[in-house]
Amino acid sequence: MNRDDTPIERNPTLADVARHAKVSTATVSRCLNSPERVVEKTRTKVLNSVRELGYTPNFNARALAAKRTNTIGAIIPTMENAIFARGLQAFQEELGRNGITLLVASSSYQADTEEEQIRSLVSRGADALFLIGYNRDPKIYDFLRRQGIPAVVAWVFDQDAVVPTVGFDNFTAMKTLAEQVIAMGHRRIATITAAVHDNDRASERLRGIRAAMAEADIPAEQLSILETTYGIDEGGAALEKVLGLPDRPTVVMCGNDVLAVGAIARAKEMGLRIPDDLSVTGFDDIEIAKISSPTLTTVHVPHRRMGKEAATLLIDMVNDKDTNRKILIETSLQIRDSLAPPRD
Amino acid sequence: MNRDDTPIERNPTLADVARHAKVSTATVSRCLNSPERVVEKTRTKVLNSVRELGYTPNFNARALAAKRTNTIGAIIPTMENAIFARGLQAFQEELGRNGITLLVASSSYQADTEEEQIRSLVSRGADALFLIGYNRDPKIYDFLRRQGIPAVVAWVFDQDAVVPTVGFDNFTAMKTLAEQVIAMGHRRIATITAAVHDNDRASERLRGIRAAMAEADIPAEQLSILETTYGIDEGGAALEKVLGLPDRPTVVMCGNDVLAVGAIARAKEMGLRIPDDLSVTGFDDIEIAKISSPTLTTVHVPHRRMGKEAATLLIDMVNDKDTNRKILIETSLQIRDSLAPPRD
DNA sequence: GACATCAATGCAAGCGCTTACATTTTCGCC
DNA sequence: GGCGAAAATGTAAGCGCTTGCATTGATGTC
Repeated sequence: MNRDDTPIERNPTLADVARHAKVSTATVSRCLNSPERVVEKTRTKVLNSVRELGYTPNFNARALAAKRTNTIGAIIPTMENAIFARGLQAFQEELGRNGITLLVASSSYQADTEEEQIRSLVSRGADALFLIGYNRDPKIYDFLRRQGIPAVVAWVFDQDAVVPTVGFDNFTAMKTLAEQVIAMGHRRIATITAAVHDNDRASERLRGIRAAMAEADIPAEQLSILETTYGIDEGGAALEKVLGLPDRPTVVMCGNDVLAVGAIARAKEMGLRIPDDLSVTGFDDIEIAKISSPTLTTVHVPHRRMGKEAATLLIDMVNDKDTNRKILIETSLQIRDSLAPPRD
Repeated sequence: MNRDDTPIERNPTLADVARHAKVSTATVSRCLNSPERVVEKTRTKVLNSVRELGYTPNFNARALAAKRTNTIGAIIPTMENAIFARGLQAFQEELGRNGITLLVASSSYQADTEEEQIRSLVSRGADALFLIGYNRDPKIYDFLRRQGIPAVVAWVFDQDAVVPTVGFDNFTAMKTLAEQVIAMGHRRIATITAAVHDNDRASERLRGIRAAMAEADIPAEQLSILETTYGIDEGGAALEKVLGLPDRPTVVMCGNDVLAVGAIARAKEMGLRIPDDLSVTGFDDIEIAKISSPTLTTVHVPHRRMGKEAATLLIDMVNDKDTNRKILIETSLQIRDSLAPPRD
């Protein structure tokens, strides 16, 4: 008896239901998992017992016996970034439509944490895995292959990857934006980016800027790179550093919209007019891009579509179909008010 | 053999490790779970075998046998709302420090989905549950009590709840803000809120506005209520409706910052000056409140602290300590530029 | 050296479910 | 009504782990 006199009831088990319905446990199990294999009359009898006893199957026992969990695991770098949340939400919705449960873990951008979580999800019986970014220890892909666990990588597109990828071409997307920036006359460029190391999205985007500059014969030294962590305030802080640079850049290309909006806000606080005194660009095209004043020039990424496509693909893989598709998600430029030709 | 000639290796089991280290499975298990109970020499031998075979315990088998999973489940209304994400992140960090894993599910604000997920998390063996908002079918609290699963409710503070709550007083917080609004001279008020039904945070906030109005002898008809879903665009759409109202309100009090920022943006698009032509307030004080122009008057809520406190409390409960604490998180007014006296 | 004591380890019974295989029931057909 | 095939149900062996209890081994005491 616990404090308030209600005994903590033991959870009813399959055996309890079987006893109550006067059938074998096998029949109860079949009623739940392949109802068509048991005759109508028995089925209703069993389901009544299930209801009456308030039976819920023990997931762990089921997973142990069946070696299938109808669960897919996802590991995202952080939950605090709306971008991942949105893609993941779409991913989950699609899974839900197929009766699959999503297990989410967040790695805080730590490679070793991520590896731990991959093992943890596998040991929890995830049937498949959803990962962000391709760049990780090859041992991990080996491990997954040996375990027979399908995995999909999103947010990047890589024709040569050893697992299917569903994503966009970070390099080309950013390069296209950079070309636009350069075409407007900018020569001194700063970029505020997430740490490039271990982050293929960030490093590809940076490479895109460099490539555009090289093609326009702008010396590489004209590019200032500021690494920072994710956040509005972090974008602001990085912007202050930009302003302190000798030979101040005329444009700041940010690795994502959040950094960009933070940069714009701080610049305005410091008395600069955007885009007259300084142009700013983002990446992702989330809602605040339109809210920001001035509105933000950025690269539009269809995150929800990406999440949904990844789900479809992964479900197919679990069912053994069509196992090495790669899906390219198209991005597009969103030219808005935060970008203009340099004044000087 | 699969496609590339690598056999899909069976995962090594406890028994494999035991065989390899020439000890019993019990010893291996103890090495992993209570290392102090096995002598140094054996322990290193076993751990070497573990490493050599690349053994990872099967979580489901462990849960089945041990009836404890070191896992806590959380159900949030949506992942797309940064507010929940942030509180949850702090919650998770605290759990992580205590070696506990977090399982997250999102209910899309659907009561029945939530109930399903509660059962699912319990059947997965969650040792405890973290929930948002107190208002739900009492049967659920019964169910949890009978199962002996501790639960904590966050985002609300309720002295009389049957489970511990960690949160703030939504009613008083909004009432205080409304008093401020009224003190500035506003009489015709509109509120843009999430659907009030089944959502105690939203309904308490609404009640706060009503109470402040009543105390100031403003007739209840002076309050226009617009329900909408979460999102910047949704806030904008709701604002358009506000402007269409006969006897247009002089202030729009929004249920959260996201709606507020959306409303401000749309209002500006439509040629209104904020706060001269219309005042707007929010709730939560997330980063965009400071970014918005004009900056947003809102209620500051320390989400991270709330998440952390909830984690601490829940961990104590799992360990049987101090089982019915309620924790009040203090909020504070953030008066910024989007609120001013009405012009007319 | 025998013996008691306690630490270290092993044995084996489950945990709650699924499923291959065995058995029983049902049903169509002659 | 009896037969055989097919459908329905039952039997029981695990799935991989933990843990109470039994056994063995080490240590100290007289």
